[in-house]
Amino acid sequence: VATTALTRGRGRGRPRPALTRERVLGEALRLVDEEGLEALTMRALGGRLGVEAMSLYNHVPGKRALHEGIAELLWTELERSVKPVPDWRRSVRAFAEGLRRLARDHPNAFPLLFAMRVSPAPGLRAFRSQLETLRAAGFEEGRAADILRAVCGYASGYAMLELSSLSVSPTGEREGEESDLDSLWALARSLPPDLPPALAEVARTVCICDASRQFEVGLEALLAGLDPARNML
Amino acid sequence: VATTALTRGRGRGRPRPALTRERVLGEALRLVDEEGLEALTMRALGGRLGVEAMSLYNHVPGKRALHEGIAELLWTELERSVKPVPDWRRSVRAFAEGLRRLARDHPNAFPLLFAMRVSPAPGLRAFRSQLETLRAAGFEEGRAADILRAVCGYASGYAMLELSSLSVSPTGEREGEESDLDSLWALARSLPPDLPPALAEVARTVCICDASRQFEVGLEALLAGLDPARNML
DNA sequence: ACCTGAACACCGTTCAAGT
DNA sequence: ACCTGAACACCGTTCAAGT
Repeated sequence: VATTALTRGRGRGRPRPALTRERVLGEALRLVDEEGLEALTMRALGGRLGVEAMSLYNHVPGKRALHEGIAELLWTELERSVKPVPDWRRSVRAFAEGLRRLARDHPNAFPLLFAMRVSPAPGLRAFRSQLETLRAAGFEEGRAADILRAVCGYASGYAMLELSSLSVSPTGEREGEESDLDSLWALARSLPPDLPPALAEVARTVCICDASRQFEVGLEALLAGLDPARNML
Repeated sequence: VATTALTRGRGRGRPRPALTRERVLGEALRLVDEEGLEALTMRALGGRLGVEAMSLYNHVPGKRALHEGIAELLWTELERSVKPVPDWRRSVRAFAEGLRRLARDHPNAFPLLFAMRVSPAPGLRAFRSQLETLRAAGFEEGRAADILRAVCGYASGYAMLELSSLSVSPTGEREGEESDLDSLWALARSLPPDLPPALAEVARTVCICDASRQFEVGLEALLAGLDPARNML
């Protein structure tokens, strides 16, 4: 099953792109996206790369480093996806929406963002860009950090909540009613059969919602509450 | 190493309390609290209960059920710890603070709350109590759910952020300055050595804060933004 | 320098066997 | 009914060996 021709010296038939840290981490993220976090196994990852599990240790010091590397890829994606704008409200909102988009694009990998004790460089750069916008808007440093932390907490928390328990009825899709029925059905099926009807009703009220609209509702409220222009009464 | 006398028929010298689902789950939570989530192993848990790993399957269908059972214990603790009060602002704030307290009391187990697709009965009861308070305060059902979801997202997200990356300088403790220096030191030591100084500075700005004060800042802003009494301008 | 095979200690889970 | 011992398939990781 092993192919011996790794990097053909010949005419660049490109038999395989040669193993690198980047390729290992990229494939790891893809594996997690497709099969879940617990499917990420040194042996499985090696298999996808056409290599034995032990070869990975030449490019990555261990499984923990694999997790950290994936988190770094996510931060990089966030940094790339949220462009700086001068208006602080729009900037911070874009940051929050970027975090949520990250959670939707990589639901299986998203929890890894919180597994690291401190964010890697791309994450810190994204933070810095927000802090600069806030300072330029006139906030002092401490207040700018307050705002950033609050928004970051709300966005990532809501994203995790959405991944775990909120049934999604997508806004932009056509035939919203159908998918409403679908999520209602899915929720009913996922509840324990012996749950008292009153509690099942609570689950329906809490879980069935337009997740995008709800995200905006909370974010809008948070920003309004943080806005100094609103706080003089 | 095995003791054969499990439940002595004799004079109730109480040789061991007999294995039950409750005892298994309680010990599982204690194990996670003390040694971390990845230390939770059927064999290790059995060892703590003076039993072989396979005996656990008589009371719990598998490891996944162990995780779900722990999450249920946490929801139960939350439900017990937050008492209903008529004022909806105080009620919702108590709920948020209960969530954060849960994260601080069980940092290793807290992420399990999000591992379940839908909350178990004690969680739904806690939700119901909040919804009732909000409805009694005059909010219609959809709006009540909006508020609850927003607060729940903020509180749990901030709690996870706090666990993962915010250095804590506890408010209530005496000698706050000392622990400030400690967390500064710990942060500096945990950053990668080759991190550009400008980014290390960003990390300091973002990570070093009074976590309790910050939690209140964001929560206050969110509640102010959600408050209909504030939104007429 | 990079990849491999074999090995080690450990995991969740099954099952026949004990009492 | 509940607990056990042995077994199975599978982990992460080490290390000597190959090229």
